[in-house]
Amino acid sequence: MRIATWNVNGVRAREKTICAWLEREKPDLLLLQEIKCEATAFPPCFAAMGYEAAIVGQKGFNGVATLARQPLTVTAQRLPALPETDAQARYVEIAWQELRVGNLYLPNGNSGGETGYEYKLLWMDALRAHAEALLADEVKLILAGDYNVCPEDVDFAPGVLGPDDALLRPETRARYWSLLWAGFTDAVRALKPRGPVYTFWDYQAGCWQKDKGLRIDHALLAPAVAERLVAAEPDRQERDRDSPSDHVPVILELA
DNA sequence: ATGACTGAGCATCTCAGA
Repeated sequence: MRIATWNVNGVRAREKTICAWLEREKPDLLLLQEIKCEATAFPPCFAAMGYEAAIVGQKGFNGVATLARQPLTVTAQRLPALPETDAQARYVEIAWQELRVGNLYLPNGNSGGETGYEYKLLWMDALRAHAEALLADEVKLILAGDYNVCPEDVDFAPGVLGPDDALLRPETRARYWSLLWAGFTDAVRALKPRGPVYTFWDYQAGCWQKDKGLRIDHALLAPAVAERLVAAEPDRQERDRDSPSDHVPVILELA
C-alpha cells in the first residue's frame, strides 16, 4: 500500500506535473495541500485516471484534497474543535479501506502578526484534541500533510529561518511533540533517526541548489499503522522538474 | 556581501507562502 502527501502549491498550476507523477508512482492515496481553488475548479484529470477525490477547497489560498484509487468516505471537512465560522480550508479526513486518513495543512503562522500566530496554536490544539479522540477509539489513523513545523533543529538548514520563526518557536514545537506523544510514530524519522530529510526548499536564493531546505511535511501513524511501516521518504527528484512545487511528495509504504 | 521566487486574484500590484 502506497500513500503520499504533497503540498503542490496550486493544483491547477501543477495539473500536468501531478498527473505525470501519479502515472509513474501509482499511489493508492495522494494527499494534496494548498490546492488554492474551490472544489468546482478542481481539475478533472485525476478522476479520468481513476481517482476519487475528497475536496475541501477555498478560493485563492489553502485548500486540501485527498485522491484515492478505491472508494472513499468523507468523515470530516474541518477540525471539530474549531468554530463553524472558521473559513480556512485546511483539513479533510476520509475512511478508506481499514484506515482513517486525515489530510492537513497547518497554518504557517508567520503572517498576520500575533493574531496569525495564535491561530496556528489554536489550530494545533484542535488537531491534538481530534487526534486524541480518534486514538482513544483505536482508529487506524494516519495524520499527514504540511505541518509547517520543524520538530528539531536538524529539520532546517542553518540560516534559512530566524530564531523566532513560527515554524520552530517553542510554543509550536511543544504542541507538535504533545501531538506526537499522544501515541503517534513519525514515519520518516522512525526509519531515518538522524540527519536532514528535507521536504521543502524555498524558490528564492538558490535554496534547492544549495540543499538549504526544511522538513515540515510529516506523516504521523497510529500504533496499528506504524507496525506495518516499510518505507517513508521524500521524493527529492520531483524538486528538479520543470516548474516544481516548493515541496516534494513524501511517500509511505505500508505492508 | 550575499542571493530575490511563485500562484492567485475584482490583477499590471498585493498577499501569502515558509
